[in-house]
Formats: sequence, structure tokens, C-alpha cells
Amino acid sequence: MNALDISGSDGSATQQAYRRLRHLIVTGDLKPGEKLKIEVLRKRLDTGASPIREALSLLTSDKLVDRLDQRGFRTAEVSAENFQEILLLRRTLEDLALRESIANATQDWEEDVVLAHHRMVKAKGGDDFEELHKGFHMALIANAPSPILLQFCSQLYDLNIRYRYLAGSGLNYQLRDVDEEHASILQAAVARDADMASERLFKHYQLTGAYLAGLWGEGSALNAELFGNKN
Amino acid sequence: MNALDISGSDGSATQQAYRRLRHLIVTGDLKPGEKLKIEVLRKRLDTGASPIREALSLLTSDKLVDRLDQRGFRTAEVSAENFQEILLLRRTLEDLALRESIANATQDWEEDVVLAHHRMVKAKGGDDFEELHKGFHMALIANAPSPILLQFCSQLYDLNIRYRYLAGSGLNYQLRDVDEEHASILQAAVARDADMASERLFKHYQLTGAYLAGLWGEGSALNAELFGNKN
DNA sequence: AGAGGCAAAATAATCGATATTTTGTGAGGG
DNA sequence: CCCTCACAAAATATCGATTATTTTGCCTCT
Repeated sequence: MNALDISGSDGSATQQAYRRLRHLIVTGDLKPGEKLKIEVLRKRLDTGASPIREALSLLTSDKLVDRLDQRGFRTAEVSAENFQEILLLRRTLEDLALRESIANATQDWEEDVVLAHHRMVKAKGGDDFEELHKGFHMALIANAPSPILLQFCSQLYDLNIRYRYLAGSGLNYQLRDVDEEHASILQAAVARDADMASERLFKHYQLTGAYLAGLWGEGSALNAELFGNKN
Repeated sequence: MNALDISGSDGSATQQAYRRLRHLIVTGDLKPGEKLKIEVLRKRLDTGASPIREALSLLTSDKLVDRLDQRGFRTAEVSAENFQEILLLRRTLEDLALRESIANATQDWEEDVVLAHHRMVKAKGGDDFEELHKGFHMALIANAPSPILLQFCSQLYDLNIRYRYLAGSGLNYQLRDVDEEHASILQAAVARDADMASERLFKHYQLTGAYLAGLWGEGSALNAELFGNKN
């Protein structure tokens, strides 16, 4: 491996390819349903075929890539049904996790949540806001003694955020005033009031869902971006 | 690929390796925490290193295999906590799916469930009972309009069944009278009584859980088999 | 003119070999 | 006697090339 890598990233070639491909798909750079030719990606990421192939295998588990038995890989399709399903599952599972998390609240957890929130707020508008936003949501539920559940939530979050990018509001969706929502969730969580936190989280999802659904429905331009060019 | 394959199996070498490795892990042939050396598996399954590697990547998503960044693969560890978590999540998610499935009941679905049950009963004691047992449980929830949820359930089922094999009761756990339980669930489902079906499914899990927990606790021999030889 | 089938090109899957990393071992020093 | 560092052996990750499969384009036959 080269001494100086483009991104100061660590890890194996597979890990790098995984991260970069994941980013390309989540941000919509690789369009839904697009065929992922090994050779093309190999050149684009400047690496061998093996890491690409393995990274795609890993992305398959994240449901970001579909594997067609002997016909290679392609990015997962999107659909209104899929979007609704993700929204609903997220609400259900995160609610579950949040309650368990609060039920097992500790000082450490509480402080982690506060920190995650602080970092997110501080990064508002920045490049790594998305990452920190996820960090906050995950921190809220991180105390649930259920690694599998947490992993499901993480996966659903990523699927969700992909739709956000596809709707073209990757960075500016915070136009809607989510700050207050986040703060109120934080407050309820710190107060260890599971019902209130759950209720506020639920409302947060409801509003986010309505917002995105609105973006989805109104402009046929967005629908075109989503469904138009299957490449 | 050879014209005549040992197993009349179709699909690519990767798919075959995936299925065979999966079986080896689920049935406990490959013990929890055991190191999975590519070379060893390559010889054992008589195939190349690439399919093995890719199959292990796929198994990682199923949580049956852990990947240690540059240190290869090993089978997932087992623990009492993990077992309990799987049990709890299964109960929760399958209950959710069952209700949605019944809510969207159709004639086709109903017939599929009846068939799945019939096949399972018929295969009682047979080699493919496990597969058909899963078939029945999945058929019950298959009508839920939520592919992701169904995939979660399927995954959890497999993780669960692994513990059953590890407890040494892979085939004879039906000593306990599950027939009646299954039949009553089927009946409630066909009657499209979600609450009753849910209640019976819940009870089914409760009993199964208690049964396995009993196996777990009583004989230290079982614990030895589970935790003793980390190879 | 359309359908079906054959051939060529493209692409995916797999193999064998190489390079890199980790792990185990033993000598030397504290 | 124990700890540390360096070296050697093993295993993993990656590469380049070969093989098998699928797709595409074209030609023939009806």
C-alpha cells in the first residue's frame, strides 16, 4: 500500500473500499439500481478487484447493494414502499431501544449523550454534521443492553439517510427547526423520563417523515432523480 | 465448474461455500469462537480461497462469523446474554410481524401457512425438519409488508437455532410437545385472530426459552460444550 | 419482417502467486 | 528471574491472470 494515501485513512484496502463505496451510495453519487461493474470501480477507487468485491459483499448485508447471483452487483433500488418501511421500522425499533437505554441509564451514558448532542449542535452546517447527527441518535439508545438491536437501528438509520440525500436535502434539511426537537429529546433522556423521551422522539420522526414525504411528493423533479435514470 | 458436483447443488462456488459453512456453524460443527483459517476451510470444502473468503464475508452479516480486521475470521462467540437477547428480540419482532401479517391476510397466505404446517408435521423427526420448522414460522409472518423486518426475523431465527444445536438438542427437542402449540398458532392465524395468535406464539417462545434455558443451566456438561473448548 | 439461435464481446467468478501483517519464539539485557 | 526487542514462521490480504458465465449483436430461417 502506498505510503501516502489520498485519504488519511487507516485499515485494509477492503475497509477503505467499503467506506468509500458506502459513502458514494448513501450520498446518491452511485444512483439506485445502478450496475456496479468491478472494473469501473476498481479504476475509480484505484485498488484491486478483490477488495472491491469484498466491500460489495459487506455492503450487501447493509442492504445498500444487491447481489445478482452470477450477474454482479448493483446498488439497492429505492421505492416509496421501502422508504415507508424504513421509517416505520426505525420508529418502532428505536423507540424500543430508547426505552431500554433509559431503563439502564448510568452516569456515563448520560454524559455521552450530552457530549454527542453538544458536538452535533456545534457542527451544525459543517461537513461532518450527518455523522454527528447519527452519533447523537445512537448515543441516545446506546445504553440498551442489546447489541443486535442497536445494529439494526444503525443500519436503518443509514438506509434512511440515503433517502434524505436522494431527496436532495443532504445538508440543508436542518432548515426545518430540528434543534428544538433534539434538545427536548435530550432533556427528557437526561431526566430519565422514558415516556416523554419516547414521545418526543416519535414526534421527531413524524415531522421528519412528513418533511421528507413532502419533498418526495411535491416536485416531480425529485421523483425523476429518484426513479428516472436507471442508467 | 464440474459437470457433476458432489452435492446436486446449484449456484456459484461462493453460494455453495456460504451454505455449507453456514450449516457447519449453525449445527455447531464449527465451534463458537473457533478460528476459521482460509487454508483449512479451502481444503475441507475443496474449493478456492476466494469463494471461502467471500462466503465468510456474507456470514459476517448474519452475525454467525466475526471479522477481525487484519486477523482473519472466526465463528461468533456465544454467551448467555447473547442468547437472551436473541430470544427477546425474536419475541418482539416476530410478534410485530405476525400482527402485520394477519392484518394483511389473504387467501394465498392462509394456504401457504397451512401447507407449511402440514409439511413440517409430516417431516417430524426427519432430516429436514429444522428447515421446515423455520418454513412454518416464516410462513406465519410472511405476509407482513415489511421485507426488512422479515429478514431480521429470519436472521434471529438462525441465531436461535444455533443455540439449540449447541445445547445438543438439535433433533430431539421436539420431545417437548410443540405439536399442540404449533397447531393452536396455526388455528389462530387462519382464524385471523391476531391477538390470540400473538398470545400463543408468545407462549410458544416462552416455553421454548424456558426449555432451552433449562438445558443450559442444569448440565455443566452442556456449558462445557458451549464454553469449554475454545480450540 | 420477426423469431430464434449462434458467435463474439463483455463481465463476473475463480485460481495461483506475492506481499503484508500478525503471531510465536528465543536471545539479550535489566 | 522477568521483561523487551528482534527475528522467523504462519496466516491473511491483495494482486494479476485465467476461466466460466452472461449478455449483446448479428445472421439465418421461417
